[in-house]
Amino acid sequence: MLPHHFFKLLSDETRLRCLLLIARNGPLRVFDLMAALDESQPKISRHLSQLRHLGVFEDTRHGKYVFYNIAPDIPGWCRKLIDGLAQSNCLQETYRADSERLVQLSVDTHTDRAEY
Amino acid sequence: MLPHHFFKLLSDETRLRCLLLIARNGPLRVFDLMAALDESQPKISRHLSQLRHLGVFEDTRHGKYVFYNIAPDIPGWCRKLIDGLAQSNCLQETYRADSERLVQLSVDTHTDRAEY
DNA sequence: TGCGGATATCCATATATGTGAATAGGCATA
DNA sequence: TATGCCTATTCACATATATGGATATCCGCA
Repeated sequence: MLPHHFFKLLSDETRLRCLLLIARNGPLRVFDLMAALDESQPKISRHLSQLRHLGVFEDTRHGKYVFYNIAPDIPGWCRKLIDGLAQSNCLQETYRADSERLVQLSVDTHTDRAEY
Repeated sequence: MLPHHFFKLLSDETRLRCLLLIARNGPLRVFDLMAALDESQPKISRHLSQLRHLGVFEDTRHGKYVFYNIAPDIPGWCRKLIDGLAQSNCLQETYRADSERLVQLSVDTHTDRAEY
């Protein structure tokens, strides 16, 4: 994976928000990300697809849900960069709202992603 | 500066190569970057302009030359990311060639950028 | 003041990218 | 097997971006 290809992935706010949420919360469903970002299903799915095709994400199906997670075999510089982002305070306002909607989803649906 | 705007700057290989060269070698002229990347003058100038407009670079004129450098007031997460890139080994092959052409320029012109 | 080198910008164009709406595919459950 | 939820993909379109070539601007120097 070439650095500028990786950065192009991060250059879209939707993809960056997905990456940050997953980097901080672990594997998430398309379902979760739709609620957290408050965006349409095709939009989320397409962006996740791009992250998967370049090898940043891996997807795993559990029943009717598909979980996305950071691929375990990404290059070291790539991992470091993601970890650095996850620990930084950039995207603060936007991310807090995303995170709140993610928590609210668990409350509303009375479910826990860990069940799967 | 929003993170995804910064990443969009890094998503172009030309801009990334310029950033890496300057992060590792200090301020460089458009003149130097043209030689190092072996690219046309308008192309280099336009990309530097983008980096400057978003506040990643600052430019200083010394006589007929314009030096570009990393702006001193970029956010902390931004600085960390650039430093991390500069120290990483990604872009290895491409960068080595750029770096060699940069050195060769000093030899050919019998000049040292530090003179300015 | 005129010239030449260094840099910035404009123009036109080809290509890439993001998006909504619609549709298709996959999986559990009845 | 039929239904419904979850996810992926296709289509059409508007917008953004990168690029080469030409041109304009800025500066030092003769």
